Amino acid sequence: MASDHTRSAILAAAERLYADRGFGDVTLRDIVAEANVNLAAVNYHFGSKDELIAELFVTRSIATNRERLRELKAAEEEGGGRAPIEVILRALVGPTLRGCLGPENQRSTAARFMIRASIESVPPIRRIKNREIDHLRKFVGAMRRSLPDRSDVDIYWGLNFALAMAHHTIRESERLTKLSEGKCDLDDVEDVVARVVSVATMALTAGRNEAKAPSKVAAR
Amino acid sequence: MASDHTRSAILAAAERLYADRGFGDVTLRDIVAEANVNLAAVNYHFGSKDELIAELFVTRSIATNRERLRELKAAEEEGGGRAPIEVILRALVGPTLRGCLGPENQRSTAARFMIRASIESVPPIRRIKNREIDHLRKFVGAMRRSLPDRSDVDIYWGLNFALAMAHHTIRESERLTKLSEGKCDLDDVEDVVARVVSVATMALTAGRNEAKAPSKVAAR
DNA sequence: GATAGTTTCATACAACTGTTTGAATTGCAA
DNA sequence: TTGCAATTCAAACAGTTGTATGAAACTATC
Repeated sequence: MASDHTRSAILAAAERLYADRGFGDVTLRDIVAEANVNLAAVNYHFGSKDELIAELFVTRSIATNRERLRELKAAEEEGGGRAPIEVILRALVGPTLRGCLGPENQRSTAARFMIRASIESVPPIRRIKNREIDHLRKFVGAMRRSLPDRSDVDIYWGLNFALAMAHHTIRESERLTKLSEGKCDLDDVEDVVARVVSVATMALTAGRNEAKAPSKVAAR
Repeated sequence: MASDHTRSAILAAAERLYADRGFGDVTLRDIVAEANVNLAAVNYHFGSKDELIAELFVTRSIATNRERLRELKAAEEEGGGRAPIEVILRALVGPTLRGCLGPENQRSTAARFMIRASIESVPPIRRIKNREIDHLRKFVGAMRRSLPDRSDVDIYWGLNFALAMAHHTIRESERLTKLSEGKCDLDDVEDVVARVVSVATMALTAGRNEAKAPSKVAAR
């Protein structure tokens, strides 16, 4: 393998720069300077700039997805094939939130990179996210088994809202801190996870009146 | 005023192109070609490309915010200074959802532009969004008056989750449609509004046990 | 120690970007 | 009409970008 020193130096430098300054204004020349390698090395090792970004993002999101599925599988095995909905939701949003939130000063490069990725959404990353549907279907299956009386539509909406709360909280964590003047503690990740799971659980288990015809409840 | 034909032609062309192809790959030359005006006209009338984008976004978001406040004010007046939380939330997320969702074939350029803006989040737009906090504070105030027993923290989280569900549903509407194989009808905007409002209301009114220490409920 | 394959390097390329310039044109007021 | 300001225009500018090239340096195998 001839020591992939150059390759991994590029990956590390790129992740660091993207995490710090976003995808918008980091050029290949910035990356190779940070990594102390030659400009042509990026195209030699990765083919193109987009493929470098894709590799960075794939690596991180595979790790998150693996953790998600590990938690999901453990929960379903413990429940004999049927896990409580709270635990399923926790497996869905927990790894993502834990990977991105937490005390800022001790936030890893990977975490800050993933926050950027969720904010800026550059083409190569969007392409990868679009392939994530099969992964989500596994959670749909588990949710169906957990709530056999719920309609598919309600399941999908519940999943959508759970992801919404998790991702939006990550994306807009700064704004929430500012709006709440620090009263919302985003460093207490487990509290954030609990809040998201709690609300998503309510969304999925509330009386069928509200869920099937919510306009009855929420309309003026 | 010397007929601002050129100015508005640029605005219209830019909004159309951004709506169709995103901010990433639309150049000033694309815009002036579409508008049939000279390249220098953009800088003459707007100062810079970023200021053009900012003007487009400001125009649209002022319209949304005005509608939001109109609904909020009407609700509070009808309730003698205290509006039901469902109605406040409806005023918060309704205009945004109505402005972006709905049958695709009859979706306005403005709607598609705002979807792009919520997906790509380019610097000039992000700068404007950051000034939106004062606007949100008005909703925080109304929510406090509506739920005087709720802690500020719970109010902020409720607001955050309501916006999360609305914006994420807009951003990822395509993915939700694909995941649910069309079972989630995103063209039925009022149903989407009702669902978001319903869940956000639950988040804000659920027993204080769950809200203040949700881990009691959602933890394993 | 010659050879073949891999990796590094300096450099050039080609294209595109937003912006500026200064002259030409237009529209309006005196 | 004349004069003046606002607007339009073609052209160039200055800089940056990702990528390609072909020679040099290195590494491991025989």
